Amino acid sequence: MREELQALKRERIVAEAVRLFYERGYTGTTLDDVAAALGVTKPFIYTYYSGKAELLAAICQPTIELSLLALTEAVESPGTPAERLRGAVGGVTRVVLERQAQIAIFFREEKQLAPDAMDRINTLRRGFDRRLAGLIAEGVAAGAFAVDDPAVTALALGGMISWTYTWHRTHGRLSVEALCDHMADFALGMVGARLPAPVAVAAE
Amino acid sequence: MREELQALKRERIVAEAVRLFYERGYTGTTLDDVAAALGVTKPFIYTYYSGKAELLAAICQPTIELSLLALTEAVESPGTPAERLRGAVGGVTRVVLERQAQIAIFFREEKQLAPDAMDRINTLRRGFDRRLAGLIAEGVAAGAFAVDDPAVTALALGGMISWTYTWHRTHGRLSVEALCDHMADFALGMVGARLPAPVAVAAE
DNA sequence: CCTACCGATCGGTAGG
DNA sequence: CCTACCGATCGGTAGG
Repeated sequence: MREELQALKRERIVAEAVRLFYERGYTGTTLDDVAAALGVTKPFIYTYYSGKAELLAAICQPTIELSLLALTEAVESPGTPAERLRGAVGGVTRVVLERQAQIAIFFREEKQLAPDAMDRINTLRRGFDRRLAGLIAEGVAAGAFAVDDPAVTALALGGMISWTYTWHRTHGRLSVEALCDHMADFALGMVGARLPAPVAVAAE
Repeated sequence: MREELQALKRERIVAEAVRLFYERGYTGTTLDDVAAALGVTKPFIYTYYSGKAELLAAICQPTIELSLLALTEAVESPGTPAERLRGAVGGVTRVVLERQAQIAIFFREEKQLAPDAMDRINTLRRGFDRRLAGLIAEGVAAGAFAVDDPAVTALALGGMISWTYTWHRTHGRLSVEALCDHMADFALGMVGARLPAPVAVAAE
């Protein structure tokens, strides 16, 4: 019970920090602002986080972990390379769009993270790039994709996906699912596997 | 002569600010830092710029203008849609890589710009997206490209290009020209015009 | 082009 | 005695 309350309070603090850091930037937001938005005072935050930088890490790290998780699940699922790439790109795009504010904060405020938090996150990111490059290389080996350089392709693809946080509007004309689909189409085009049937059933 | 000196001093101030803002972030850099790096004191900077935010705008705006210029030149040059798309993607990627620090500063510190500077730059960016979407739509109309939504394709493509500032290393294994070429290949794949001969000479 | 200085505001912590 | 929190204020630094 006490632990549940603690966890709830930590979540509420992070949620309010996300909102304010996203709107005003990290240095443009004071811990007093975050506390005021919660109806408490600043020392309350210090009971749950050691400082402003730890709050930033608590916003960024779980979000990067989710992206890597979405990628890993798709890469390790059964299917052809094209099917798994489609699943991977759609899944990661979905995480980026669901956590748009957290992603924006991470890319904008990367430099403000403590060195150890930065190191942990950079390890996750390298794992992301390696796994995506691995899937692409697998498709090339299977003759399903045609790319010169799987590592560069993975970086370009990762950029295309990440960047959606800058322009997708939640209430715009394009739904999250429609955009995930578009991104998957683009990815298949990039690797030279243009639009195979998502479920490739051989004729009866 | 006096004007040349003034222009030189303004350039030196901006160059040093680029270096420091890139390394330490905008709020992490003081105007005293910039002045010290130049071997002068802070009031010197105020002789040439009205404040820290104007210095930031002087870094960002010309760089976004260069990107738009590179795109416009390629779009308006002669050639097939595929040739012009190749030129556009290569040209814009080249600007991004040549101005890596300025691009990084812009995307990280966007929120710190004065509203009017932000407005001017946003107008340029909308022009960029519109022109790129226009070229893609032209290719679709000519039957050279196959995409559902030229506007979304332009945004995805723009993201893939912009993002290179985060991962390209000037002294890494991939030269600027090689990367520009890769990006152009990816772009043609995305629009469903996979790898046409760059110079399409009909057989003699 | 500098020395000298301001108004304000910040992140973090004391005592109770 | 503790945990959880508040009112007040600290040292240090920012832009100008």
